[in-house]
Amino acid sequence: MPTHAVNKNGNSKSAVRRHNEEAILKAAESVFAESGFRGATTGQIAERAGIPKPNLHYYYPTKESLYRRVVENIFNVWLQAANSFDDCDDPEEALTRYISTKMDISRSHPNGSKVWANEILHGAPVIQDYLETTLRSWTDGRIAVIEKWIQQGRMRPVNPRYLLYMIWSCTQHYADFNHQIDTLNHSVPLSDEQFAEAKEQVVDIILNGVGVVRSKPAA
Amino acid sequence: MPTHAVNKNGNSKSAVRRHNEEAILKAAESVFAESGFRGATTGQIAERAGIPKPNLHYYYPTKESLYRRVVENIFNVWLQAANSFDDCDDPEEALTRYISTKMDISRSHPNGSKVWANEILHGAPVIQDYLETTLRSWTDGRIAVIEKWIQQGRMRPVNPRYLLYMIWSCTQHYADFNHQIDTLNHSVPLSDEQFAEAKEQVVDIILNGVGVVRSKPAA
DNA sequence: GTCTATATTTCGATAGAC
DNA sequence: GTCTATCGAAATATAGAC
Repeated sequence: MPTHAVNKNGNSKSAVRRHNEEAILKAAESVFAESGFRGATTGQIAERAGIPKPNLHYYYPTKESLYRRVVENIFNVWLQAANSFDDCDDPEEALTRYISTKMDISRSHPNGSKVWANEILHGAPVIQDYLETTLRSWTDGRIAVIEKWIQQGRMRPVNPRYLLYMIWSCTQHYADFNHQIDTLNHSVPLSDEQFAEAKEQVVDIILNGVGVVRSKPAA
Repeated sequence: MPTHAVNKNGNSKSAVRRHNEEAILKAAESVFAESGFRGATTGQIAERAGIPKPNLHYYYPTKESLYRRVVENIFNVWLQAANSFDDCDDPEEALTRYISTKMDISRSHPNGSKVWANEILHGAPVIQDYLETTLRSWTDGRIAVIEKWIQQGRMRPVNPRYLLYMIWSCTQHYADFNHQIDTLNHSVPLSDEQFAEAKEQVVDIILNGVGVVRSKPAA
């Protein structure tokens, strides 16, 4: 009788395996964020995960398979944030929640965002298929929602596609460029209060910019 | 009598040297943008520049010295764009010109912008000193200008620092993430017309967002 | 100034004992 | 499942002839 759990596929996954895989993923995310795919070494990742290097190759056969898992993780976090977009039909609430959630993710998952940025920067050699399938269809769906709001006269006529790019760039900037932001903040990370102000202002400028009147304007 | 020019430092710089240095810099910018610092190989750069690998080391002793030159180049391009900010005292014109110029640079120098993004993403290991000196003092100066406009009641009260971050992120996104943008555009680069529309919209949303009335609103 | 050949280092991946 | 020892590939940098 095995002491480990058996998953739905009939494969076994011991607690040790789960723990190690998790530690490796977390270490990989931070090392890939710091050094990029090629700059990261499996030795560094193993060291940060607290295991010998060969064990890393035991759990993830190649460096690329590990990298791909890290990229998929942040992408799925963002996809869930997109629910803010569908859960309600009011542009003010939907946009406010979506932008706020994306800012929160930049605060809580800066490393994942950096790995994604790095991947796109270099032409998406590993996750190009995601861009062409999942991201493309998600984007088209959200564009349709925004176009409906515009037709209803609930916001100014803007190109929804470029509005989405604006939201993505403004929010992810606080993760991807946080080193520059910290340096310009006397080399100290933004406090919770500063970050809250930045978040409020991003929401405020974009909503005002697209002509959505806010019921709870900035103080 | 030498056939080459003599520069102000008394050092000589032949036309051959100038030509090779220029070709290496351009090749390096594109290779570093594609692959990052560590991912780029001096062999690739030399090949793209059309010279043998050892010659590259003759002109630039180390890979890092070459990289630093590339990063300094894009930074100086952006600094010149900042003149748009000082040449006039009207917030509408100054912001419009600054944002437009930054968008144009994203269109004309996507590789330089990517190399910069990559450098910041990884914690600015090479140009940290630039962040702490030139960028910090430039930012403080521009913040003072924006604060003056706010005090004069010519725009809504926003935190100038986070407004600058917004402008930087929205504009540089069209360079750094152009692969993602192209993929979402049916895997075709934005046409001049599409890019012009994106540029107009970035200007429009930000100016409306900060309460600057535009004398030439979008069509 | 140029370029062939090579020294040196580093890292991804694996063999094989436990 | 774990880990020591090591192989083999690749890339930076240089030596030295021209």
